[in-house]
Amino acid sequence: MENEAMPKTCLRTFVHEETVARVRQKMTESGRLLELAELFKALSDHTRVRILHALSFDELCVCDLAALLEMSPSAVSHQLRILRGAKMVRYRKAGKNIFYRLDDTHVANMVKAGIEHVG
Amino acid sequence: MENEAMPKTCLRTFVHEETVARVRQKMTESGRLLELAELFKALSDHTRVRILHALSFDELCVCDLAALLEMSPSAVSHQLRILRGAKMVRYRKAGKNIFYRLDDTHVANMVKAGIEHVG
DNA sequence: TTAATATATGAACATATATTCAAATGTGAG
DNA sequence: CTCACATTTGAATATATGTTCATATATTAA
Repeated sequence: MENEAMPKTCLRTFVHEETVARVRQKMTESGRLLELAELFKALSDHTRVRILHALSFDELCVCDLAALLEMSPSAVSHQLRILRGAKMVRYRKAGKNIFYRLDDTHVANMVKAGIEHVG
Repeated sequence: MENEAMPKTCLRTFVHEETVARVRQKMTESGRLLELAELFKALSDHTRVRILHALSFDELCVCDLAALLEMSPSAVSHQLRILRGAKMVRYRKAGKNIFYRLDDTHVANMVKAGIEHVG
C-alpha cells in the first residue's frame, strides 16, 4: 500500500483531533519512552527479578546465586550479562569468584516498591 | 554431597552457605516475585508504555490511540487487551467508540517515576 | 606443568511476543 | 433493513528471549 505515515484505518477525518493534538503535545518523546520500556524489560523476567531481589540483601557470587535459585550457573550468568548491560549490577573479582551486587539503590527500590504493590 | 535437585555444577560443598541461607530466609516467596516480573512485563513494551503514558493525560478511544501512535487500530487493540489483562486500564463504551483510561493512579505513577529516572 | 573450580560465551532449541492481515462482531445513521 | 465505521479476534509470520549444552577463559592449588 502506498500510504506512508498513517497505517490502514483511521483515515477518516473523525478522530478526536483536539484531544489527540493536546495529548501529543504533552507526551514525552517516543525515544525516551522506548528507553523506559527497555528498563522495564530488564525487570520483566522471573530469574532476573529473583537475582536483583537476592542482591538487595547481600552481595553474592554466581555460584551462590545458582544454588539459591536452583539453576545452572550458566543460566544465571546469561541473565547477569543482561543485568550488567542494563547497568543494574556491578561485580568484583575475588580469586575464582566474582561477586555481584546492585549498582545503585534505585533498582532495589523499584523491586521493593513492586513487591509491596503485588503483595 | 550429591543432590538431585541441584543442577549441573555447584555440587562442591563450597558455596557460601551461611550467606546463601541467610539471604534465602529474607527473600520473598518465588511466586510473589513471578507476579512482580509479570507486572514489569506488561510495562516492557514500547507500544504499551506509550499507550499508558498517553492515557495518563486523558481518556482516549482506540482510534485516537492509533492516530497518536501512528499504528493500526488492530495492533493497538491487541496491546490494549494485554493491558486489560494486567488490570492497568479500564474502558467505557460510547456509541461506536470505546474509551480507555488508566485503571488506577499507581500505574501512572510508575510510568512517571520511570520517565524521570530515564530522563 | 596439570588438575580442578568459577565464570563466561556461542550455538541450538523451544517458546514467547508484536505486528499484519483477514474476518467477525457491534453500533449507529440513513 | 443496509451500510459504514469502530473495535475485536484468530491465524500467520517474523523476531525476540531463556535455557541447555559444549566449550572457552581465568584463577588457584598441587
